Amino acid sequence: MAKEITPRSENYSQWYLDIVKKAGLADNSAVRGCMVIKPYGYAIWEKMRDQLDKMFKETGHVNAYFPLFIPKSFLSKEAEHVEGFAKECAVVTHHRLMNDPNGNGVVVDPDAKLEEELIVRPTSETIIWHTYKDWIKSYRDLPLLINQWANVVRWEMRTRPFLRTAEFLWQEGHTAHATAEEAMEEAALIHEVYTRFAEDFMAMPVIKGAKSANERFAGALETYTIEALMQDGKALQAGTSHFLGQNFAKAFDVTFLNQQNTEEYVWATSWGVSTRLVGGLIMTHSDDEGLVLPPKLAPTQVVIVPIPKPEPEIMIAADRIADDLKAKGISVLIDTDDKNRPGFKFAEYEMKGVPVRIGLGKRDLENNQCEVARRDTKTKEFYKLDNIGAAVADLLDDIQNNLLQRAKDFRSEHTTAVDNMKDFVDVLDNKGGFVLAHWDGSPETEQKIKEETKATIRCIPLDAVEEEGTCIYSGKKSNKKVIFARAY
RNA sequence: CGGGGCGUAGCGCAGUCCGGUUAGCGUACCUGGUUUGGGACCAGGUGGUCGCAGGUUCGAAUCCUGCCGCCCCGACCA
Repeated sequence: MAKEITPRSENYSQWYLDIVKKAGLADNSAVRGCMVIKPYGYAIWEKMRDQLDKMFKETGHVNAYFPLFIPKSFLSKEAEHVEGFAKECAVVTHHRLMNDPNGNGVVVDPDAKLEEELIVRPTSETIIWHTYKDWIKSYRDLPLLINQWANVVRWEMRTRPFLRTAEFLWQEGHTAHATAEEAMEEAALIHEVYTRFAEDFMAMPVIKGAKSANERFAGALETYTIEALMQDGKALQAGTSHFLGQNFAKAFDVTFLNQQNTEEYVWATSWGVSTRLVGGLIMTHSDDEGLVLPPKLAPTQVVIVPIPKPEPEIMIAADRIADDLKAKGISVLIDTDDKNRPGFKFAEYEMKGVPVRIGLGKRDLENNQCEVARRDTKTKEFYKLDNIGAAVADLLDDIQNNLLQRAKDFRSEHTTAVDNMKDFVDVLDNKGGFVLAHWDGSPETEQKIKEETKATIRCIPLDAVEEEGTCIYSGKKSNKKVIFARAY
């Protein structure tokens, strides 16, 4: 065994780090808290990005790009917003280096101090709304539906590859609308796009809900979230869509003339998902043998391994199979390496999460067949070479569906309703997962529960059933259960 | 910012307590050969300023002082 992965049962956190490293997704970098996303990891992000980008465009959005740097004064214009981000900002103070007079390489040139310091964006609301002020004059300029793909920096104390890094890649949508209703619809629309993406492409079931006041985005009136459940029973906030009301319009004085020629502040939304999704993908499907990828996001969907090695006769047959698969829109890699033996390659491709592996040897050719192994169940079957393209296409669909179903089953098994604090703590400590409980709606109660149990309200589900009940902490009246969990 | 751990070959480590040949092992890599349907084997080889800077000593990976970095756990957060 050349490359061992720590079993999940032994140390889940180490297992996650092993997968990231050994599947070749990312490396630690020379910069604390920042990672190098390696080609294979980046390929997964590209698949996500391309699909999301397509979905944004289909819903009428266009891409643009705003600066990395934000003047410090911008950040302080929206009080809650600055409070939310001030503690984790990187600040640019100088614009030039010079040779150290003492001969120790380069040092910051003290004469090159910036008049106004620049903040490396932790998110772009402020600079975008500063810009929107110039772009929006009339109701005819609305709605303004813009997205940007960018990197942002949040100086986190504790980081983990993909799940939380000091610098990360994401998309941030920033829209402006004439009415509150329209902005709320936009926030809901994106919420729905994120849900569809998570379930249909990542095969990661999510709960759609609203954040409590404590967990809301800094500066938002309402934050919608999709919450996923990881295999270790912890929740992952996978995407958020915010209704910002007129907060940023007022902070940056963005107004428009409506059809009655009266001036109004515009209504705003913002929304984003990040490279954190890659972490969620890993922790939703992967196992002790390595990464497991849903076919729709796998950089390589099928790998063909010649057995025992790439000999001409086998390679010709492999090419023919690859052509059949490609004709069905399937991405295929033919392994042409003649150094390693098949067993080694099998383990490697399993580590990398390739959904389907086709083994092809002389014995198979004689029988007009190939050996097809699926990564999700680790089962193997012989397929006839006739019509292999269609058969594998069906198999990939089956794998995609199976992964979603498996994740849904896991979530159902790890979603527990409780009526009192004792059961609440018991479930958190011994079972994990989502815990449904009545809550009195007050930030104070939520805070107390968090302090005592480390569980937070992940969301107030949009489809929560109305029912009479009493808050598990305060005993006060409540009309629906909300979802608690310990979270990443 | 607290608590723990670690820095020796690309990777994983031993050696450090108790200073002493040419710094070692596994793996990876290169050569040659034998193998080949689930992580092959044999033989030969390449590769190191022992994290950095001082100090002690005839002699430092090893002892002393200072510094730097990284990882894990926690508080904070997407």
